[in-house]
Amino acid sequence: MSKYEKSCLIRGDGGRAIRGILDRIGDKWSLLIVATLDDSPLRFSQLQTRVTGISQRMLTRTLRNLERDGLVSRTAYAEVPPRVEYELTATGRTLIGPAVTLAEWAVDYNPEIEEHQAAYDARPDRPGRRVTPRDGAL
Amino acid sequence: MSKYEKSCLIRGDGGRAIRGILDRIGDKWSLLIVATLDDSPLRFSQLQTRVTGISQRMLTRTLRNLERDGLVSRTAYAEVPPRVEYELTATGRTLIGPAVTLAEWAVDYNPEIEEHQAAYDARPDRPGRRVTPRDGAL
DNA sequence: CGGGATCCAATTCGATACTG
DNA sequence: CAGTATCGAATTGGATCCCG
Repeated sequence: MSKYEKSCLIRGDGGRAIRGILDRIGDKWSLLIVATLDDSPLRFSQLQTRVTGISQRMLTRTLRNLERDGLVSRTAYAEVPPRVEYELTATGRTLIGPAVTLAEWAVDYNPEIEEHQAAYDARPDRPGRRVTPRDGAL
Repeated sequence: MSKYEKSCLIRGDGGRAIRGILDRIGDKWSLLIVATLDDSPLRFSQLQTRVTGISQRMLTRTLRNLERDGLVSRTAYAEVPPRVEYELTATGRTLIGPAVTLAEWAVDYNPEIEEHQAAYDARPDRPGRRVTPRDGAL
């Protein structure tokens, strides 16, 4: 694949492809949930235990979105107490590959990037520097 | 790589790796800019032309973040009128691979996912359905 | 030309309380 | 147990004006 072809693939129709996937899994929890479900199907409460720090509301909302996308299936058993199991669909499992690629990149380059950030923040002449902190500068 | 190893890679230290990269490039414009710069170095105004729909402010902000991360380099030439060129760094170029993988997945599965969304939205018994629209349901 | 400053709208997320 | 309802805080993105 040529460099130009790559760029076109990513930028696609005004970036629709990438935009779509990021709208889908670019949020705080989706990818984490997908990765967690890759081990095995889990119940709601098990998910909440394993995905550290997620609130009940965000777990529900994120699962709904993933279900709507067809990446996760939801099975409710008519029992008392109620039991609901979440599982990756076939499509959902195809996402693991790209996610792993991304995670490997993150693991490989995060140290370097964090160093660069620290160096950048220490520059006294960096653009937009001011006395009072702003937006996401610090 | 085993399924468990993959999951651990993604979920890492409570998902720090994935969280980090998504904080970095999970926003609306970063990946688009990186892909655009993969073709060739570009000036600010050229970028704004090529990255459809981006505002001046967001282009500036996103470029600053990418620069801070060490993914993009900024070179200002002391000319009149001023000229500033942005270019992918070596580290920035390493991001193209994972980004392409993700974009390929998006291209492959977006149709299927959009179909599933439509079917899900048409279900009269979908969870959380109500008379008045809410949050991001529609 | 390449931004910075400011203001505003929309969205995201979390905490809390309540329910079948 | 597995959610839903509601609120408010924080973040994100866009429009506009201004400046060297």
